[in-house]
Amino acid sequence: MIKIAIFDDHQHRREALKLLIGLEKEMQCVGDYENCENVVEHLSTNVPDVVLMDIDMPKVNGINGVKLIKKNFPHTCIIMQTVFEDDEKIFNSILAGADGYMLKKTPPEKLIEGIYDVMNGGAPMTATVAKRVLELFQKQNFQPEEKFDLSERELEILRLLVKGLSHKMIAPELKISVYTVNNHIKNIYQKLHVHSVSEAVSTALQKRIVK
Amino acid sequence: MIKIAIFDDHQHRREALKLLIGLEKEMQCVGDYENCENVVEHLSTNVPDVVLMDIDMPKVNGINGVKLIKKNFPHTCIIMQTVFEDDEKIFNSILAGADGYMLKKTPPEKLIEGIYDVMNGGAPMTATVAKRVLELFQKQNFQPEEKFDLSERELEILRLLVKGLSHKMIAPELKISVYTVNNHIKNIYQKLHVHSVSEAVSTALQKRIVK
DNA sequence: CTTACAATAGCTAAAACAGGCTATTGTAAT
DNA sequence: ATTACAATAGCCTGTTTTAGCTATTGTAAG
Repeated sequence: MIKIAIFDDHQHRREALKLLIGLEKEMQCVGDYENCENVVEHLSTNVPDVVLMDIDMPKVNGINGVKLIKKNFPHTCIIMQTVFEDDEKIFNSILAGADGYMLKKTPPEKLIEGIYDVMNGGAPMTATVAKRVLELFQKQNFQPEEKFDLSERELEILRLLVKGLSHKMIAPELKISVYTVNNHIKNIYQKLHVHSVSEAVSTALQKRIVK
Repeated sequence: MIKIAIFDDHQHRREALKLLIGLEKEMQCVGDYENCENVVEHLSTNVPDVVLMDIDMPKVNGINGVKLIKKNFPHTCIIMQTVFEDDEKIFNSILAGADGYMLKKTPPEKLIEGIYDVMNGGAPMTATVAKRVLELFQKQNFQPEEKFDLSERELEILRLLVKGLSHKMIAPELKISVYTVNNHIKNIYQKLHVHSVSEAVSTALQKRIVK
């Protein structure tokens, strides 16, 4: 029996969801609430397996609700529900620990399917939401194919600079004189179009030249 | 009419997919290939709207296939197909520009649904794959709640350091003396447990103290 | 009204760095 | 064999940065 709790500020929708869940033999609704005030107390008497969480609720919104639930009941799965696909909300929901994200216009049978999905360790997502996630992901990991043409030695030194080593510390590390280190660093500056270690480190990290 | 091309090294599966697509009135198969050699030539005569792409194929694999297709036919949507959910492959597929990711065991009607989804700008994903994506995303954006307790002024200066400004350049920027700048920087060093601008920049970026 | 503490501001000496030089080595093209 | 070029290696000097001081301001607690 899958125990489900509902959070939504519209009573009408709560009733509809309860009805829908009631139709499933394997599911039961163990609570419905109009916002996330006192979430933890509400849920602790009968911890649900799945929470259907509206994002836009007064007082404590759904995203904070997710944080609270995940902190106190880490095994409870949470499916976010919202009217629009909004990058900001999707992003924050995922970071808060949401396990699924479905638009409210999703047909009832899909929602039920989604509940079974989370119970099986999946993350049901409306395709348009998933698209946003992929785009965010791509954007975050995009690396401009900029060719800085650093030599192997220069890369090695750049990595040490990023680790926080000074000229003086790098020299013994690579068993060369600080003069040579200095020279490599100068060449790095030219290639990265910078004029200091800190700029080089900043560029190296931001352009993902080193991790 | 949705034009679909199939890439899969198993003839049996290609035939099955062709049959499936043939059953849909709105879809037609415009080509099926056992690997991604000469993808561009193959597709250029009759550019498909959707590509069903097996990941594991000999010679040119699916991920490189995606890159080639996206480069040459950016409007063609690609749904990846694979037997296992494997983080590495999911990650690389997304970066290559895949628009969907469905396990091969997905029932036929779901696959057809997925094709309609991509055509509508969505990203159909098997729930277990979506779960992996969410987890990757969370991991990447996780920020250790480390409290460095930098003052507003210190944060301001740290941001300028990350932008590559030196002590000397920061002073006029904030209309204070370089002595003061130096002092703030010293305090930043203490709080971040570092001893140079470059280390501070490195820490600031890696611990996401500034973006 | 003190007291305590953090943020802000300033000075100086010693250490580290940036940038202008030259030299050697290896490799590829003429 | 010669030339060209890039990577590597080294040296020197003027400037910047680091870190050890002190001082002022604002604010919260006793």
